[in-house]
Amino acid sequence: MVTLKQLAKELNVSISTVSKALNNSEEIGEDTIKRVKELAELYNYTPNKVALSLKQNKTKTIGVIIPDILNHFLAKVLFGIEREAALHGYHIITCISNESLDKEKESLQLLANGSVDGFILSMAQETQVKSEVAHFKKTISQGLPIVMFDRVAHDVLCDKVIVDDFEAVYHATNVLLGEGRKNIAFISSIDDLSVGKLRERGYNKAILEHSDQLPLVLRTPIIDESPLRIKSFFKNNVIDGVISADNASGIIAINTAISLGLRVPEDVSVIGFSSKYISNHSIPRLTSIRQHAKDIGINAAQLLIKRLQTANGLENDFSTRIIKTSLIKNESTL
Amino acid sequence: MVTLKQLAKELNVSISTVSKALNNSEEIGEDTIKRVKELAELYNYTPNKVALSLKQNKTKTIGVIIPDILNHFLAKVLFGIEREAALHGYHIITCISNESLDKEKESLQLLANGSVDGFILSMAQETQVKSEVAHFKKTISQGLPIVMFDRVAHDVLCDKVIVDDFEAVYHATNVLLGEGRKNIAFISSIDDLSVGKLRERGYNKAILEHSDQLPLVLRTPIIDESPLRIKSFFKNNVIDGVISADNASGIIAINTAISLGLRVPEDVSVIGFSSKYISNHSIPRLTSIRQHAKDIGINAAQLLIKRLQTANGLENDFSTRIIKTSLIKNESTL
DNA sequence: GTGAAAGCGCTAACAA
DNA sequence: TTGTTAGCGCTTTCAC
Repeated sequence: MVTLKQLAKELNVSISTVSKALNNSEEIGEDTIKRVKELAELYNYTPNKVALSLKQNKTKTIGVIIPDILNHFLAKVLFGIEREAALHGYHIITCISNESLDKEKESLQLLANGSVDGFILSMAQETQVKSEVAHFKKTISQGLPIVMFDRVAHDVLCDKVIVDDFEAVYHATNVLLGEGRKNIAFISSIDDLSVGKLRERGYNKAILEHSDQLPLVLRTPIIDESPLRIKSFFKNNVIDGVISADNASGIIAINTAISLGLRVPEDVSVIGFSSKYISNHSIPRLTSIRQHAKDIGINAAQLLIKRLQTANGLENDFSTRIIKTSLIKNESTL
Repeated sequence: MVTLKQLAKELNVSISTVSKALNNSEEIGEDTIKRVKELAELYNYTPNKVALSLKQNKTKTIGVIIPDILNHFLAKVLFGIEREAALHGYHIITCISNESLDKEKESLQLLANGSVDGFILSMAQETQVKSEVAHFKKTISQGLPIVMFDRVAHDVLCDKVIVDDFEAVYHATNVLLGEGRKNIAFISSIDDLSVGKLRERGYNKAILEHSDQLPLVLRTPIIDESPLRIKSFFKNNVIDGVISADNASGIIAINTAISLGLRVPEDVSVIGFSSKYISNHSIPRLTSIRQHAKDIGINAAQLLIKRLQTANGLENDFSTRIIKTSLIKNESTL
């Protein structure tokens, strides 16, 4: 990389002159500016980012900590974050906590050494189960703002972007009830997450309020065994409707039902949380609750960047944005 | 953040003493070291990463540029990269080219300003179609090493990690032929990518060598329309075997076949490229070619880190690692 | 209109 | 054993 020093030497001027010239300072003569710029162009000069960061005490970099990059929802949020960040000249450093509290803590600490200006994150499963939030508070108290999305800690003061999980499932369940379904099951692989709990509550509320059946819930933690578990669940229960709380179970439920000779949606309706991409993995295509993952990412990035660029004044003014889901009607419901 | 300066002041010693003490220098007295470390601990001191980077002229950060984060394969490679990088104390800055040449160029240039020590990347579709490689060569000539994976440019001198695409499909096709299949189709949504071409060639070779049928290929660029395209493809052709070149088509092919009343695998066998995760999205589960995406990421990271940490000597010694695929037999083949 | 110098936080050669 | 100093690349204040 070419430096100001080298340009200065070659031009027989001082470093500061070169710097000012490149920044179009009023102080510098027109022809000097021209000469400097030409040489800079020739040598493909770009200011050294690290030096700038040190000088200005900000890196224009956002630390993103997500529990699982293979989760399509989280990947899509990341996509949104990257996009919005790039738009504002920010880069993102990505760390994957792998659902582990320790890895999350470590990433947070490692990046809090001047590498980033702030964080966007979704809590690891272990963190949520253990309700540990001290590391978040510490980071914030060090002056590094955090924006949490999806899996958030309600007792940490920071900006948040969440989804109307409760409402979404409450509504979806009512849709199935409106179809005349009498035995609606709820399948979840994420019952230990905040969002999983909210979704289950939405289901329960709808069932208790508007039907005579009892709640019928299958919690199947490991996605690998899901197909088998779901199969026996179908065999052991009379089911004419399914609400699935996660990305994959909806698809698996449809395929399982079909393989058992049930017709979808005639015999059983299925609604899941899923993206357009995943919805295509079943025939009939899964009617699904879209979380607008990209928008979640965009909003999270907006909140953080806004906070980073506002001198002060936001100190004790934290916002929580709720991204409304949409129920996309495909062929797995009547 | 606490700085050495502040610690030094509080301890009434010089900055360099503090620095040396924290680095366990032999020069410093034991009790001084102890005093310094205690205060550092108390204040939670961590050396400023940016200052270190500037001083040492390396950032311990890897730039990763991938075409699409929503592609499960690429996400998994990223996962592997992050893991291996973290293991060696490296962070990763992720940029998404969105299959665009311009975005790829821009990311490369933006990060080549001292932000990263090197790159790991997979070429954007547009870049492959236009065969543009000047930006890669320029980056390398600036002293920033590149490791390419999966979609690589054969005329760029750098380390590479690829998959035995040709062999994998050649073998898979022969497996179907060995089942006695007489009308094997090849479905691809990535016919313009280097890997897509290799896969198609593997199919062609097997068909031409070991069967009497003609190659039967469906190229369907947009994944959104795939289900419909595949449906009419099935209707308009006699097909008893399918090889799919990408992540999603295999699943869609199975579901389509079933919805048309065909039995899988009795009437039609299907083999696709896919991960364990995606294979679960059909019943019967997709027999699939595993690319070991995580290993690709790990290998790419290893190659780059090795190059970064080897003073010199590797200059003109570039390696290409081929990660062997495995054919995982599930229920969509006999 | 141009240059010298300080300083961001750190390390390391050299002095004391 | 400890301190002084220079320097990584840059911006910016203050002299000239």
